[in-house]
Amino acid sequence: MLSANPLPRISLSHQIRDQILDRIVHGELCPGERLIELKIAAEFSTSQAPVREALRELEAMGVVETMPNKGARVRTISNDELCQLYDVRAQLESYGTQLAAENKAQIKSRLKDAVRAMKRAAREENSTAFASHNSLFHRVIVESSGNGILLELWENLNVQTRTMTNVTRSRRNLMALAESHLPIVEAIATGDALLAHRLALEHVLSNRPGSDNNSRKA
Amino acid sequence: MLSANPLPRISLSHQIRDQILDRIVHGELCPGERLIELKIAAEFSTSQAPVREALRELEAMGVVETMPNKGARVRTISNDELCQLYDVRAQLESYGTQLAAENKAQIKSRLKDAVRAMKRAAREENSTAFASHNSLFHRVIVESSGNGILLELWENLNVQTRTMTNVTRSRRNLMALAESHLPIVEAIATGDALLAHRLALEHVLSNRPGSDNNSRKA
DNA sequence: GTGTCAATGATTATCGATAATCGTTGATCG
DNA sequence: CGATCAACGATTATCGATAATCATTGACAC
Repeated sequence: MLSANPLPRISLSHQIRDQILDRIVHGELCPGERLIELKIAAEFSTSQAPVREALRELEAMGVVETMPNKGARVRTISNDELCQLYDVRAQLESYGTQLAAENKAQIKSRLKDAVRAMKRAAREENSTAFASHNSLFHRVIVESSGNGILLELWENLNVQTRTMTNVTRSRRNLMALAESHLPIVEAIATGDALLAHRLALEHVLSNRPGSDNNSRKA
Repeated sequence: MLSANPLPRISLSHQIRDQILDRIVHGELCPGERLIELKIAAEFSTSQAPVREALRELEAMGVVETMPNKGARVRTISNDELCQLYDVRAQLESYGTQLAAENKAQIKSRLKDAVRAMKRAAREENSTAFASHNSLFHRVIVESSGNGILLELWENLNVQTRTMTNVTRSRRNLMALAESHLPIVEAIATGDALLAHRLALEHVLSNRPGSDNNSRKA
C-alpha cells in the first residue's frame, strides 16, 4: 500500500516555526528584529494562532525572546552567553562522549562519514554544510550515549549554537577543524572512556568563541 | 508613589501554567493523566487559547508531553529515565558547584540557613517543606556559579525530578540527608573547587533512585 | 522651552466559534 | 465468528474578531 501523501502532514504552527527558524539561522532575520504576529500571519496566509505557537516554541528553544505585551524579537546572544553556552555544552558533551566510549558504541563508520562530509564541505567552502555535518557528528555521539535526557538538553543547546556558527566561524580553518574530530573517534572506538571524555571537553572548549585561551570570569 | 497593584499583573496563560505545574509537582495530577484543553479552560473560566500556551510552555519544560492531534498528558518518567536524569543532573550540578567554589561565592550563611530549614522540616516530618529547602540549597549554588545557561538547564531538570519526588522518607533519612549537605558548604567556602565538584557529584548520585549502587546500563 | 497628560495607532492577549483529526463503537458482510 | 468500514463523539487545530495593553505623538499649561 503506497502511502505517498505529500500533503501538509505537519501542523501549520510547526511549518511556520521551521520557516522562521530557517530565516534566523540563515541570517535573513537579524538579532533584535521584531517578529510581529499579524505580519507573519499575513505572510503565511494563516491566522494569528499558529504564529503565536510557533513563536512560543522558538522562545523555548531560546532563539527568540518575548516580553509580555511587547511581543517577540530575534534573541541577541551576547558573547558572554555564548561562552557560557559552550562551557555547559562542553560538560554535557564530554559526559556523553564518555558514555559512548563506555558503551563501546559501534559508530565508528558513521563518525568517519561525518568527518569526510565535513572535509568535503571545507574544500567547497560551504560553511552551512560544514556546520550541518559537524552537528551531526556530535549528535551521533550523544545519541549513542544511551541517555535520552542528555540528548534532549544537548539538542536545546545545539540549536542556539548553530544560529551563531555561520556568523562566528566565517574565518577559520575548516579543514583542520574537521580533522580535529578524529582522535575522538578513535577514543570511542577503543573504548577509552577517560580519554574520550578529555578529548571531547577540549574539543568543545577549543571552539569556544571569544576565548583565545581560558577566561571564564571576565 | 506607592505602587501596590496586586491585580492580576501576570498573563492568564502564565497563571494557568503555574497552577498546573503546582498540581503536577504536588502530585494532584499524576503522570500519564490527560490534560484536556477545554476542560482546563472551563475550570479556569477562560478560553482555550491561554490553556494551549500554558501547555506548550509546560511541554518545553519537559513536564508534559504532547502528541500532535492527540493532546497533552503529564509526562511519564520511567525509572530508567529518572536515573538518567539524576546522572545528567549530577554532571551539571557538580560543574556548577565547582564554579561556585572557584568564584569563592559568599553563600555560606545562606546555605547553612537552608540546611537548618531542612533539619527543622525533617524533625516535623514535613517532606514537602524539606524538598523545598533542599531544592533551594542547590539552586543557590547553581545560581552563584555565574552561568545563566547552566541555571536554566538545571532548573528544568530540577522541576522534573520534583514531580517524581513525592516519596516520603523516614525522619532519620531526612535528617541524615540534610546533614550530608554540609561538606559541600565547606568545600565551597574554602574554595576547594576540585573537592566541591567531587562532593556534589557523589551527593546527587547517592540520591539517585533505583540504583542500589551503580548500574548505568541495565 | 519643558514637562505632563490625554488621545491615538500599533500590537499583543484573549475570546467564541468552526474545521480538521483521532479513537471508538457498532453495523454490515464474508 | 472475525474483519472491514462508516458514522459518531471527543478533542485538537485553526480561524476571525474583540478587548487589553503599550509606545508615541501632539496639545496644553506653566
